[in-house]
Amino acid sequence: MKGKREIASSVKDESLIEMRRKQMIRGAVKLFKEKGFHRTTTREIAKEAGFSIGTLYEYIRAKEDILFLICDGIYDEVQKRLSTLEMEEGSIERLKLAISVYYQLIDDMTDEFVVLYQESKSLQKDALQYVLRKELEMVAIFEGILKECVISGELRISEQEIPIAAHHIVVQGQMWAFRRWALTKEYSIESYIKIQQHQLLKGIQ
Amino acid sequence: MKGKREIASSVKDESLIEMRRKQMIRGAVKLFKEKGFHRTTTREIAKEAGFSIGTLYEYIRAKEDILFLICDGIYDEVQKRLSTLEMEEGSIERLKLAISVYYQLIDDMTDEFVVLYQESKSLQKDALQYVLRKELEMVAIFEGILKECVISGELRISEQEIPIAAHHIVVQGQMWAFRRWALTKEYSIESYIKIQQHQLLKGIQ
Amino acid sequence: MKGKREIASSVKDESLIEMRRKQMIRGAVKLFKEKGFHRTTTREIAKEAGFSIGTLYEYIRAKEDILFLICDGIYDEVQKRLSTLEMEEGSIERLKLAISVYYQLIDDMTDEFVVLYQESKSLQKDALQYVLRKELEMVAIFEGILKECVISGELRISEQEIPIAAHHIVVQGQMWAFRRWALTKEYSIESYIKIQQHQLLKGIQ
Amino acid sequence: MKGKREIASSVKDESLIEMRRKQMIRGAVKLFKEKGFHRTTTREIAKEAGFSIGTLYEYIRAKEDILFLICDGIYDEVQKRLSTLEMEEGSIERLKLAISVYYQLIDDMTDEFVVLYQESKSLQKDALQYVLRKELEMVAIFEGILKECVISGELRISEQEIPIAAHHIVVQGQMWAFRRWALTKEYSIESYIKIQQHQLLKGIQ
DNA sequence: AATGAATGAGTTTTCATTCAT
DNA sequence: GATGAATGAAAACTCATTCAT
Repeated sequence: MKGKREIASSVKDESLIEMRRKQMIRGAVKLFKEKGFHRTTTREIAKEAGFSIGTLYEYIRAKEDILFLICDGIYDEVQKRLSTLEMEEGSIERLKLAISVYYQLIDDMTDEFVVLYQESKSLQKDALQYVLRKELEMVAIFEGILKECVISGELRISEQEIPIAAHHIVVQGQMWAFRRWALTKEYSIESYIKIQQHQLLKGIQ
Repeated sequence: MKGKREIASSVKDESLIEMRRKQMIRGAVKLFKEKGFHRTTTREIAKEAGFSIGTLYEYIRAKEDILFLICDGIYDEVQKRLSTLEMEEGSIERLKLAISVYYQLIDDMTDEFVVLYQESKSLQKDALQYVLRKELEMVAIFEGILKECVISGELRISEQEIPIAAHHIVVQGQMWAFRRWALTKEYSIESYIKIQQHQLLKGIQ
Repeated sequence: MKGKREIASSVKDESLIEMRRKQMIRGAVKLFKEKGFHRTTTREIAKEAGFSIGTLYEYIRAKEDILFLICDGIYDEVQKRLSTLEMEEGSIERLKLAISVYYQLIDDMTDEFVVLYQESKSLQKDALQYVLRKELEMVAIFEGILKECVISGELRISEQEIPIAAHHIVVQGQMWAFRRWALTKEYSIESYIKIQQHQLLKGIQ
Repeated sequence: MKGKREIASSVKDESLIEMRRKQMIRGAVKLFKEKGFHRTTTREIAKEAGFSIGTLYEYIRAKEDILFLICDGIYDEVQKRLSTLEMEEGSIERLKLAISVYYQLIDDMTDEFVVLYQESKSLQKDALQYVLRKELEMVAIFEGILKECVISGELRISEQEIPIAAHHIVVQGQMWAFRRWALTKEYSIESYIKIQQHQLLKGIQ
């Protein structure tokens, strides 16, 4: 909604920028997941991305920019997938679909989400605020869907309970990303989605 | 339950060790919360704790040890508070009390918990495994309480659902620690406990 | 003879590596001679070599590597100079030439030899073993030359005396390096070589 | 001959000083031999000697003093053993006895001698000069014995060759200390003394 | 005399970033 | 646009020495 926070590059060719940044994001996510932001060196990222350290710095200004690009990329994808829910507004089914789509996305981009939640605190103030704002926008999407359900009468919870319920949905998604190692012993992403839809609705219906 | 993992000190006086370590933990938690483990220097920790860098290293061997001491201290406190629930085994009231005690502890030690969940991945292999084991022991406490309720008949969920329910309780606690900045606008810890007790029980009763 | 023990460098250009390492060896030998390995800092070596501390560490991984490079360089030179003795095998003249070449080399590289014998014990296990092996190879060269003389009949000493005689030659070389300060008052390298050739041969002929 | 270089102690009781210093020398020699002067900490020396770091510093002023005490102790012993040679002055037998006594001493105090020759360069200027002077005094003892033999006519070498011959004797002693690991495979100290007496005399007779 | 906790200057090493080629 | 050698600030950690008890 708000204007994007752009990262300057000394390269002009936009499509080249996009390609190089994708390469570096892929490499960086892998490395950040394994070793964390601080233990990963820019040299390693460049190598993993397939180009030189000099080239890396043609497309970003600082190491932190890579972390920001990762976080920003996630919200782009969330926005994209949640903005096209083909289901009647105000219906419980729409809520369930949103949960399913969101959790499925987390499953597809587990590493990215883990990096987002583990490392984003390493961002400088302004980038961090941008990311927090995006996070709240994401929670707000679920608040919106919940509100519609309350208005339509399909959900009977108080106004006050909506934010916590939205946070709840988001946090249970995080849980899948973070506790996968423990949870995959018992559940697949499909069964996890089923159970969470069930329990979350029991909690608020 | 298992033997503690001890951190060597070159100082002999045990009570002095305890005191100095408490000082450094207090300072380190504050700094780690603000700037993260990697952005905090050992000199800053020493200064915050009120002694010199040399003295700091008389009580630990490596920076990582401080992080470990923080994590270990949390589990000590969890163990202590959850091991003395004066309530009939197998009762729903006991479960609610446990949740209340646990969430209250998280509220008392929010910074410590945030550091635990944000930074513990920076621990070396053996320390990390120790911390993960402790984390699982903590989840196991809630599994035990839930199981008692199932046995007594006060709770009617399947065996399979117990682990996820226990994780759920723990994760909702984490949520308070991590999302406090968003949640305190709407809830106090008391109201949060009430709502969570209610919703968690709706989910499993 | 055996494969060389390589020191990793993060610089790719081989000729640059060779040049920079030569620079740092020259500086380090001077400093190690003056103050010893431990009293010399890596910063001082970098400064003496004419580049920054960061650059130094682009060409080695640890301070110890510099010491190793010095030691290894000596054996390269020994090998080089002793492998091309143009003199009939088994002749006393060949033995005298070898002694002369070796002592002349020690005179040319006195500082390096002193560092080798004074500081090599500071090497880690594997580097130390490599250096000891090289040292023994060097003694073995003289044993070989002596053996030829015994076979040809120009030398009449027992098999058992060969190792001690070879050590003897090497040690008298060390003596020139270590006791130069006392010996140069009385002898030049040329007169030292003459006297030693004479005495060593008297001892074994 | 010259006045001793005294090391100040804040303790008054002379016999206590002597005892404590013996303890610390014994411990330090062991540690210096194993790890070198710089890699050995004063704490380790104190521990090995059986008292605290505080006590250590009651008997010396600086770490270096311990090294000096070791070196000085060796020369005391050399002086003691070589000043009472009961043999006719000017006889070859006296020279052989001196060599035997000296090499036997090196065998008795191998570790001390190795430390002397390996580490004495770590002494500060004035202590180093004192040690070098003592070393020359020791060489001078052999020069004296050689000179007597020349005067008595039992040895027929030029005046000029005397210093090198004396150095030679000393250096062959060092060789036993340093190359023991290689030499003990072939020789005992007794056979080494025999062979050296023989070869050294062949060299100068 | 003995102890050992406290100190902080000094050391090695790393790594983000720059810039000449 | 791409490269990679050069840089130096900054960080963790050590250890000789002191001094209050």
